[in-house]
Amino acid sequence: MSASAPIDIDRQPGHAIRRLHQIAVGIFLQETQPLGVTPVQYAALQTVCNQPGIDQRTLARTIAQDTSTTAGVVDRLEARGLLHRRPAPGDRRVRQLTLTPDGASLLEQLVPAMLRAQQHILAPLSTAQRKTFLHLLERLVTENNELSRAPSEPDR
Amino acid sequence: MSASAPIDIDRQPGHAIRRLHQIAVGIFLQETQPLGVTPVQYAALQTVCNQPGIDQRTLARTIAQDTSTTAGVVDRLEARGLLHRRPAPGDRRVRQLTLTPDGASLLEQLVPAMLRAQQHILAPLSTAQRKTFLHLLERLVTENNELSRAPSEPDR
DNA sequence: TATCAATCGTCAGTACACACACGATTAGTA
DNA sequence: TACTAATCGTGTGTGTACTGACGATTGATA
Repeated sequence: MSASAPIDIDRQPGHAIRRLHQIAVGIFLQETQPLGVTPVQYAALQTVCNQPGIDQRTLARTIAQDTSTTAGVVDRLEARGLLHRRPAPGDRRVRQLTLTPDGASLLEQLVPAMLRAQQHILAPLSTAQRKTFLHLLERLVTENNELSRAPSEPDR
Repeated sequence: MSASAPIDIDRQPGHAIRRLHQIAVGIFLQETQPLGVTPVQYAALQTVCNQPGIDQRTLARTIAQDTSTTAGVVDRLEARGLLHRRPAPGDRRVRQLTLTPDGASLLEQLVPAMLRAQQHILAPLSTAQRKTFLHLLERLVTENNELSRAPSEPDR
């Protein structure tokens, strides 16, 4: 066995994926600058908007996150007055989430900036390449879903 | 203006990228299970191995991270006795990093598991698809590099 | 040589992100 | 109706990940 060439971090898919994630977050924060919302916070707001009265556990599964992490995210959004966390009438374990008027109006301002960010991320690719990349990306995510530490789980 | 369809989080590139990152981390941890090392810790160990005596700032740039974050990573690796952090002889601001024998032997065990993880991540794709995906991924990372919050910066 | 800018590392503060364990509550079962 | 299992939220501990500020040191300049 001859001594193999030193391993280049930048050549490893996992490292490139981590870099792209950093970049995507950076671009998102840049585009949504004045609104002061993180990508995860946006995902939570959008999901609560789509499904008013959703409970935290379902929210966590929808945005593919741990319940602990989600609790923290909701804490911060509630503290900023962007959503309500109310005990459910029928089940005292459950907290129902709803957007406040402030939350709804912030989300409205957020959406165009968020969409700009998505375009920005993919800007280096041609239209055809974007399509290909997103297709392969989606395939990797869905096929490997179970292997994640907090698998996403759509409505069932 | 008609009410547009509700926005689906899962359709947004940024969200898919975040999911893929989660998955990649999960697979890495699974494959390297008994060794108790995170992807970032591996990147640091590998870089120190490739460039013995590297300082923390250069290490941070190489693994595309903030110096604060890197300090924490190095702290933990040093606490586990995997690397030395010694003041540089010529410049008392600089801390030189070197692997300990324990660190070197751990890294040796780590590499095959890390390579398995990389294969595992891409497993859902055909050989041709993997090549395409990695090519587009690399392009997105290099072209968008500056837009990240902690741009990577190879030796210069 | 005295001053000022740049560099290196660190610290505080904020925000994910997970595993694990816990208490409160509810539902299902003997 | 007691017992048990499942569910929901939360708290703790660990580890990224960034911004902004700071002290110590070094290099460049007047």
